[in-house]
Amino acid sequence: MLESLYLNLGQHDALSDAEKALLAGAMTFERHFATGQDIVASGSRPTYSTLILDGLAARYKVLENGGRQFTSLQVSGDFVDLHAFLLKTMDHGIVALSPCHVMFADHSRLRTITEQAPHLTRLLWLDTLVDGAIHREWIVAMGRRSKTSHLAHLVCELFVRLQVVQRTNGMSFHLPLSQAELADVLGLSVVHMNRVIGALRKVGVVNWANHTVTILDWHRLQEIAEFDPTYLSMMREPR
Amino acid sequence: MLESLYLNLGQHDALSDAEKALLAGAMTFERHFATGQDIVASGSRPTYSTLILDGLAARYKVLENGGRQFTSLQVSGDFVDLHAFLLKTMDHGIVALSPCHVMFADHSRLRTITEQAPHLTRLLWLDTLVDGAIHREWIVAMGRRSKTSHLAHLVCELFVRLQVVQRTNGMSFHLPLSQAELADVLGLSVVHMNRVIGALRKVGVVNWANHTVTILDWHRLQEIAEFDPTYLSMMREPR
DNA sequence: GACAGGCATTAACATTTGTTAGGGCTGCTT
DNA sequence: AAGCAGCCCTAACAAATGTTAATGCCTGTC
Repeated sequence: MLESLYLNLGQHDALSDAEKALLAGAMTFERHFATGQDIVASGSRPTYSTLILDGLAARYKVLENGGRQFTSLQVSGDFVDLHAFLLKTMDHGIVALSPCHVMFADHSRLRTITEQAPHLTRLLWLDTLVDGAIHREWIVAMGRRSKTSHLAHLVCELFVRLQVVQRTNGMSFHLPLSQAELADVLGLSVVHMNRVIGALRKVGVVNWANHTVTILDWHRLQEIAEFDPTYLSMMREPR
Repeated sequence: MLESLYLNLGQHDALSDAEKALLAGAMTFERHFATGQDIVASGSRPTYSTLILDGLAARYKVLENGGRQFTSLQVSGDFVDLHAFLLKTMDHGIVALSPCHVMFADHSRLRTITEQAPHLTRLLWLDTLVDGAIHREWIVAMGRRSKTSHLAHLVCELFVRLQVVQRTNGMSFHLPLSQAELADVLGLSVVHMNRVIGALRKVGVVNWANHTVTILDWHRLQEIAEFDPTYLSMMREPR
């Protein structure tokens, strides 16, 4: 059941059976969310952290003028709000972008892990650090990349992250995002988002239809994106 | 000597004398960096993490076309690369934006802290989580705020962060950033950065001259920025 | 089958942002 | 004093991006 979590955490360093058991022991109940439902509400103070067993979710903030910005996409095996374990108050919401099967890890049990399992604690900490590294890459993309490059970078990132948790199919993956939702990722208007997707299609490096992205030319896509996966810390080494 | 660190970490939860001693014990040597010098090089694998005792620094990435994007600003009391303790490889550089007095914390001693001091470990973890929260706020600002609002938000954030470590002077603080550097924060051209600063000045909520920012109307500045400091987790509570 | 709603797409036009080029000011060096 | 470099600021124009509106294509409902 927790396979995707083990794959995710285990990509950075070996995860022992005892550690897997500790993680499993921290889990309480599971739940399903429908597309569009809020998994965690902004301003709430959760007493558990939410793990995505399967599905796609996103962190977001809404501004007074109604504008919405996604600040991250969360895939299977991701803790969407592990940070709330210490931050306490959610300063953003989390919404399901596809049907999501999730499981809740009690904060009190996570705390016990920090008291008794230093290595596992470091791996959980690392998980939030990779989150931060992804945030930084998004900031760079928003600030200094062309929009086409930004989109290409997003495709690269998602492909690699989904591959780790075995949610790719050859060079394809499912991306159940409308263009309006994608616009809220890149910070664009819907119309311009459509232009940018069209531009990336035209280059011929991806096939994008029916919410399925197929990478036709990984090398060139990576070039357009200037994608260097270093920031995802996928190398397995002692942490 | 570590006063700014204690103020920074201590804003979220009480820091015991024993914990202060552990932090002090993790420190090795200190060093000064001149404005413009790299404190940590992109791609390096540091064996220590760098604490700013005094000064202003920034994380940045450079793209192939020469464009630079700052992904965060780091003030006194900040660990600029605590994440490298677990991420291992720096995927970005860190540059001094003013003369910086820094001190290095050995990774092996940080590791010992994670083995023996769970509460302090959580506070260090939290420090990196606040980093992430700031990143998310920057993403929102870049994607969905007007440029004036983005700049106003940055001023709010810096003021509050500097106040915590007692680097403000009434409603003023020193911001030794050229407009070109500021442009690399907001992701703008220098010319447009100049326009935006002009616009914010014109509104009359800040006085900005000689690298000193004075907030004339905190309430209205906060309104323009839609600034809600929740994300900085400044409430002191058990963590 | 008629219809409504959501989504992708395009066009025409408005606004924002970037580019290129200079001018003026300051502080430093020669 | 002359010259130079860095920085702030502005103008004129070019390119990117947003806004508004309309069209067509699905799909599910009645």
